Amino acid sequence: MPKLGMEPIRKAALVNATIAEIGRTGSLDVTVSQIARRAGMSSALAHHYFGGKEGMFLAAMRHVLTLYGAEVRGALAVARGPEARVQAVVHASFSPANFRREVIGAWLNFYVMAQTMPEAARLLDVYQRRLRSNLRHGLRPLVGPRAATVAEALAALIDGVYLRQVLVRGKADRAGAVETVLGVLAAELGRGART
Amino acid sequence: MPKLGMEPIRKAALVNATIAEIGRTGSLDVTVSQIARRAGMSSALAHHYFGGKEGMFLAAMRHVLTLYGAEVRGALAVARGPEARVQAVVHASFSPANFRREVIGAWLNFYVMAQTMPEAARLLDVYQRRLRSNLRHGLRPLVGPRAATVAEALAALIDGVYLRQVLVRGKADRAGAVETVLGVLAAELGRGART
DNA sequence: ACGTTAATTGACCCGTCAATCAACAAAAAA
DNA sequence: TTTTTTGTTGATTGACGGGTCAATTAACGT
Repeated sequence: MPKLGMEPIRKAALVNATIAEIGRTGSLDVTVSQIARRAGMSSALAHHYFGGKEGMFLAAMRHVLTLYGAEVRGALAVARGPEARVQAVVHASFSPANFRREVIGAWLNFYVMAQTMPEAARLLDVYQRRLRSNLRHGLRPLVGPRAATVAEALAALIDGVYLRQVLVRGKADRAGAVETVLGVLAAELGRGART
Repeated sequence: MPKLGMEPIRKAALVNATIAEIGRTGSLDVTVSQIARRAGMSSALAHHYFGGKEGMFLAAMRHVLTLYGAEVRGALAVARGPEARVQAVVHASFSPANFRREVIGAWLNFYVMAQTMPEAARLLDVYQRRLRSNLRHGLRPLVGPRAATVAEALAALIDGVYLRQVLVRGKADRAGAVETVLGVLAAELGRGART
């Protein structure tokens, strides 16, 4: 029963289903049919809208990156002062939306994609650049010329803490993640961190 | 022309070929035939020795982990004093052997495996535990009760820096990696880090 | 010599999957 | 009403990949 104006709805459904399936299986070893079935349509329609599996993967990646970007911008908008800006980035990175098992699994596989799909590599590169840039801006007034170095370290730390959650069974540990990163931040700011 | 005592040689060749192929394609999307061809034998023989693809992946993972473990032990053996111990772990983690593109790609995919293969998850867990434990022992005399927390952070940072190399085109940046981690260590030790 | 065992492979089976296509349904336009 | 555009799918195809097996070759022990 074809309704009109289905394209955006179907595309959105497919993108969500793609993320969900990648998260569920923990790998890129998902079939177009699985994704399409979860999104409530035939695999042929998925091909129709995205031209192929790769297109679906990239769309899913763009979507996750867009959500993350929005979350960061939102957090930065209400941050008062440089230190609050850095903390805002950290909190956004580990926000409930980005810290679901599905999404973590998806991220991991984006890195895998980046090894073979140039467009995926480009997208990840944009993410990393933005992350470092955001951190630098907050850090400059705090640590001056060391801002670039510290931003580099914090960015890597965020990714590392994120990666670590892959192995955690059950709910991922948001509070612990934030604490770890902020602990390093505190040390870099020259004050001793709390236990 | 069957020679005797081929088993260990063939197994070793297959393990190396597995790592090489995973590194080359950047994904687990490698066929048994590809691996076997690179190792100079038929795919049937690969199945004969490892029982299947999964067995080959796990063997490759064990091998990488073993090499890494040996490297760490070696570095620790000659380390004088607590701080040197921590630095030894860092240097070993980013040693030339572990920092080749192939191996980095392999590591990334081990995390992917861990999401579906319990044995892979177990192996990675052992690695992470050992890494944290080694760091803690070196850190205890330096930061006392904060050793556990700092070890956690350094371990995550090491993994994050490692992950980051996935996107670097060309040779991975060993010196920069070490510097980033040691910079954070210096900050945690309460001295200001160098630029 | 001779049977036993390790090494080794080509051919094959069975399943799967991405992609295509022809065809149909419904709404919009003419 | 006819035509066009958009939405939709079942069926099909062509390729490929993991795993199995029967059969072959050579070394070894006796």
